Amino acid sequence: MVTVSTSKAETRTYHHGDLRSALVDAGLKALEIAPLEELSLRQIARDAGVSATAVYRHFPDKRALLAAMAHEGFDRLGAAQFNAVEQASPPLRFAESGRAYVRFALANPALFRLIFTYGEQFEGDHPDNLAARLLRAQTTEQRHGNVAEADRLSLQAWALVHGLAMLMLDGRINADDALIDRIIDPGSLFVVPGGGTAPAV
Amino acid sequence: MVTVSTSKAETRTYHHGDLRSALVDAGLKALEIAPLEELSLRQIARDAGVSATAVYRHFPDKRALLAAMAHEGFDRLGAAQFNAVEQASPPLRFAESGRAYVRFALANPALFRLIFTYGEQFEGDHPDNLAARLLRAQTTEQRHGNVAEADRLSLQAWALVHGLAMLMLDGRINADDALIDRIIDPGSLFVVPGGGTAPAV
DNA sequence: ACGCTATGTTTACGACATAAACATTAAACG
DNA sequence: CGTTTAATGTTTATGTCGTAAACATAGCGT
Repeated sequence: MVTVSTSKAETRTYHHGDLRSALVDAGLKALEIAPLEELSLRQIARDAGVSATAVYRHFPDKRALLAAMAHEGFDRLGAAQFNAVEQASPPLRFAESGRAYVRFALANPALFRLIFTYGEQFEGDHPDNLAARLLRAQTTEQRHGNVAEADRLSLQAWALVHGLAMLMLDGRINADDALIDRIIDPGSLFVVPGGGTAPAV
Repeated sequence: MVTVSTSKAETRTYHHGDLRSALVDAGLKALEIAPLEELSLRQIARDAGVSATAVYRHFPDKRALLAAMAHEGFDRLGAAQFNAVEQASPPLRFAESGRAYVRFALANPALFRLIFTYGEQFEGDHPDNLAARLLRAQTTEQRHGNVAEADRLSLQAWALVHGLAMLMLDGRINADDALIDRIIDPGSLFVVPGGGTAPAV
């Protein structure tokens, strides 16, 4: 039987070239339209045009593939936050970073869940992306070097936006843009007793 | 063949009596030692001493069984919060309710996740348990009837504790009791610009 | 007493994750 | 260059899963 190769110059090699990233890409693409629990290793392999067991040449099991996808997702989330921080002027950076966080979650629900379900655990110290590190540094400075307080503020802010994102994803509160703004309100949150909003970095 | 019944008076009837709650109970018990994704309908049925397909006489599918379990879990969470609110004196009720929320999540990780993954969606209005309603009413009063502001405070508080619980469950921040207290700190959160902590209900 | 309907069981099917054995090809080494 | 070898694919097989369909039993209203 004559193998009719595709007309394109892309020589259909037995070996794939970079199956590992192809699988991660296929998985991330699938996550855009399907929830996490509907992702099957077999489907991802099919999408990548490869047999199911080929996956095991690159990942010890399904979990590891999901972890690789989560890693990539974490990077994308970090990039979204960094962009938001970069584009905002100092007094609004904290709030903008939070808004970017929640918006990313709403735009990529399944991926956002995956990041926190299968992402690497960062025990001990909390994990950071660039934006978070930047914000904490600026907050520390604004708090006259009170690191403990800046740390607390960072965690409180993280918990707030993470909870907001999760509750919206789970349909507990309306995924409404105006509501996001009302919850992440620099004027109402973290106000120092002396007057003036706190993390005005 | 002679059916050797168990010596106990519990006559092994063909019909179960209350299989529905037995299944929910078995599922909840299983969730105490295994994560959600390891829960199989077949295992739950086995634990209840019944064939797998018997489940379908009481639930249309696995999802519905999980939803019933989530409902029961939601009630337990609400009860835990209510107890905390009841036992705390007014100025600390808000914070104690939050602490109870996070403690419940840490004590029942799989159940807590289930509640928010498979629980009923409450679109439009946010869902409440008794404790939340009570707190919001008191906050409204303390804010001289400013309902919008009380609502915002309630949502902010919910997002904060929910995010804290989730991040701890996912191993992003240490599930440490002292840390919970530091994050849920009435003295640092929601402070009104005029002075004095805000939701001091 | 009898039959209807509740609620169970057995059997069957296709999808899944993964293990084991086998096939192909790219790269290392002569 | 040609040969060996390790990397990277495929095929086949196993046991578990959710669920549909057909069948069995028993409790209840008449």
